[in-house]
Amino acid sequence: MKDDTMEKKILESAKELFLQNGYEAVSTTQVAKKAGCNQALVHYYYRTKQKLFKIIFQEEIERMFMRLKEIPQDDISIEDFVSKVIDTQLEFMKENKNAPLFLIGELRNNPEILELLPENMSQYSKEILNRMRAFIKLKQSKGELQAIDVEDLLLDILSLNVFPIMTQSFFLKVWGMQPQEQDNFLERRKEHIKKVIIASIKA
Amino acid sequence: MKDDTMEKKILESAKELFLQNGYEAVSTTQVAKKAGCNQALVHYYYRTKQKLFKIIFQEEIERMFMRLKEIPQDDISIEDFVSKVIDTQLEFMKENKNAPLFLIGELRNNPEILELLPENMSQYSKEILNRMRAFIKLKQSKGELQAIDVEDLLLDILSLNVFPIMTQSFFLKVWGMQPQEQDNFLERRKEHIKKVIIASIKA
DNA sequence: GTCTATAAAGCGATAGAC
DNA sequence: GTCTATCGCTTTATAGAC
Repeated sequence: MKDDTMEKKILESAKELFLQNGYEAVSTTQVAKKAGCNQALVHYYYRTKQKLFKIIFQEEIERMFMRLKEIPQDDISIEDFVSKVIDTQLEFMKENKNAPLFLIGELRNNPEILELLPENMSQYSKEILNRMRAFIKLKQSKGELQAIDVEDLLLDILSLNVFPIMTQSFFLKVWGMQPQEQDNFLERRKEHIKKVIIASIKA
Repeated sequence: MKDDTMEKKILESAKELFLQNGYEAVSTTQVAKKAGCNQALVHYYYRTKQKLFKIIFQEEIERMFMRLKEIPQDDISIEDFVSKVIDTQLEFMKENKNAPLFLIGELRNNPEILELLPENMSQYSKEILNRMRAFIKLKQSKGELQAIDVEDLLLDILSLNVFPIMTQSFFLKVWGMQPQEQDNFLERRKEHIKKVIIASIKA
């Protein structure tokens, strides 16, 4: 509801549908219906379904990387560092539960879309890695951390944070959890993940 | 090529296509073309696209759980236990790189398909958890392990194993890896993951 | 800017010939 | 068992009225 022009409403509707169901499963007619207008208007504003999708995909991937970039830089304890990184990531994931699967799913076997990633993507990634590297170097000089491959560390954190969100509904079903427990599930895991990561890097 | 009847060829072609691109993105015409027959034949053998998909989906999820069930039961060291579990899982994932994203992707916001899971799914899951629980109890009685939530442990292992496979092409692109390094990537990570898991559970 | 109407193509599924 | 032909429907995209 950030903007009530039809152009924006169409974009927002498309975003919701694409994120939930993926590109192929969504028709411009559905988008129009959800936005409350005619199907032709979708094409009037965005010409093709592809172009509409491209806008959303790039926006989402940029949003996600912006958040991942938020790595604390001060000289804080290892516990606080890990805690902040994980809190930041998980907060984003909770508010955007569909984003990871959407992005990963659309990238699958879609090499054309790999080429369509923002050019600054590698730059973003390097920034994230360098900030983590800086912190690790600092703590290593004090003998508080092991030798660590930053790529491995980042991938560990992302794996532990993102995978459970993508598979939540599945495991809740399989393990027969109640809606009540579901809300606590991610909260409980957050603290658990912090422990796992810290145990894996401390000297 | 396990069987060269047309019926099997159609199923194999459909499996490959569905696993790579998902249900919505695949047409019965594509399946027929890949199998080397006419589109009508696909419907002759499997009646509807849905039924064809259902067979493949259930087969894949069963195959995956069969593998996950392979938890060592002897009184071996913690290192060997973790190592075996992770080796088994990762070997399967390597040979079935598309399976996890396929299954997770089709389950997304498809509650009908959640209902379509094998009824013995919960049973499988309980078996896996119980075997892990038995091992943990044993080692705890010797004071070698901490108090551990089995669900957390299983989810940790799965996350660390599966997420990198689903996102491999993405990170290889972002981090600018060469094809040469790619093959080593998962091998290197396998040992890394074992260390992370062991560090997180040892007393 | 928003609509109706429609063109062109592709889809899933069936009927019927061989 | 495999094919051609075809139906009915949906899809993307455009043209043109208002």
